[in-house]
Amino acid sequence: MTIATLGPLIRALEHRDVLTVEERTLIEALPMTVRGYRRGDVIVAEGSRPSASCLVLSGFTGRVQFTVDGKRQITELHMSGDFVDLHGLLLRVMDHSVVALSDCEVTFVPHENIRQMITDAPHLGRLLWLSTLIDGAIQRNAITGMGRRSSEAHLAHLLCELYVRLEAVGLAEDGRFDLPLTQEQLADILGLSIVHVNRTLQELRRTGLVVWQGSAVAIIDFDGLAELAGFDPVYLNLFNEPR
Amino acid sequence: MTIATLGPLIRALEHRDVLTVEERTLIEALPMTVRGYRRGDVIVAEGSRPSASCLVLSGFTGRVQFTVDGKRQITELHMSGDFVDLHGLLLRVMDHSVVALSDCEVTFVPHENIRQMITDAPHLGRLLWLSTLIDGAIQRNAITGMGRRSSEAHLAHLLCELYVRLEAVGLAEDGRFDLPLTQEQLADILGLSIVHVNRTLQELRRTGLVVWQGSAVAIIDFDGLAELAGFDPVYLNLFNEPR
DNA sequence: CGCGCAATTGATTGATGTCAATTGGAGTGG
DNA sequence: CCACTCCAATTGACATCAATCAATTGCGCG
Repeated sequence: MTIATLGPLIRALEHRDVLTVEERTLIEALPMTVRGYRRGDVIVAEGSRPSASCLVLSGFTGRVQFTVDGKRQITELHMSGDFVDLHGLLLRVMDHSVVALSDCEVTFVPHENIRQMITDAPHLGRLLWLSTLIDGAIQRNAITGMGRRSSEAHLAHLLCELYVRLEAVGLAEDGRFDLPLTQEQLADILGLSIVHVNRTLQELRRTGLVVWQGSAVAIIDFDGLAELAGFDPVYLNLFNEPR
Repeated sequence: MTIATLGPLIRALEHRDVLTVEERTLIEALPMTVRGYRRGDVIVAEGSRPSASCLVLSGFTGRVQFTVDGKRQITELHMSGDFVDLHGLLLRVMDHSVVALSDCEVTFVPHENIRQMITDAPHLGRLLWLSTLIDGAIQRNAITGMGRRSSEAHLAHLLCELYVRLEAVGLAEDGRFDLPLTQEQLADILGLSIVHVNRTLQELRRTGLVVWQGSAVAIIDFDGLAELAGFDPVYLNLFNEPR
């Protein structure tokens, strides 16, 4: 096993802005507690009051909400480098759970250290704020996908987004990436039934734009898929700019 | 016409935390440019790079996205006291438009002044960050509503949320408030067709939980409506706590 | 009075959910 | 190596929800 570091976070932030040496040092000095989770484990529970924020090192996590009648909705996916639970820092009471969608590694950073860091380096504070704003942008696109896109376009949009995000952190290349999600989890992401996800997946395969076997996804024609999805990556803010 | 002030913002922040006299003074010193809009006007355009953030003083605004085939989705509603477009401060390029859903008054605060203020008072910076996190929580609930709630429960949930938010800023009382939205706008919020919104509305009226004529909404039995909706107001963070 | 927009209605089509099997593959114990 | 089990993927039949199309009604306003 490799030694876990906050490298994924630094890399994620450097996609959006330039970090000074001092800023990188401050991040690297953050105390970490690394923990491994198995698919299905609850990492942060709805209703809890976390005193540390968690960041994904490997694998996939999801924000999960339940309705009173027990239906599950996954409102957002997170991957390596994503500071999933900055919310707890200010929101205090979790309005949703964070769950392991695959086996994954997560690291916790105490709130007090984050507070200290953003006091010492307000620019880093703005970048953390930015990352929660991007969460919001991702969620807006999910809303539009559920409300106004066909199930096929919605699924295609999700694939485009995941590819661009994974490529940015070095987990996708040449259209290929690993997506260890069951169709049940996809259904809870897209707001569809399992059966319908299965059929939508088959339709998408039939277009020839995507090859998907097991957890191995290969986007054959990204531009074609993006056109089908109406995907415009601007909202992911993957451009370097002073913030 | 009354003289516009940033009172609604101060009130909104004070629902979540205590402000010092100095902090209130800093807010009151912010330069404002007030503008009126008519229903349908675009306040901030998708793709633009705003140099000022806008805050709603009266009326309703919405975040709007369009799909490639011209369908419209409203991803979030805003009302008096909501700092709608803090996003532009860090996101730079707008990923959505902000539109007047009713006639409304909006004030603009230049980014440079906001930056200066949160440098002088980091606590205020955290509270603005908080307000964008609450936007995220609202959007998560919208996702769950679209994906996993019945159309009736989804509509009921929206009403509960609007009531609680409006009551917090003094625009609702005894279950009654003014909601000047057309059924077409409601459809674009809920991700449904106009016809289906109309029928869902009728069902909801038939339960007797709500009376709704024109823009006058009266919630007869809030608890009953909240139960139907599966509504839990925690996510709105309307509790005072050091942040 | 008549225009225009929003609300409402009815009929129909299409999309999606539900129910119930069946298939396929990976791991496990004999 | 062969059952056997478990879980995920897939399929078919059917029911239900929601969209679409096309009028019609109702209301505020010039």
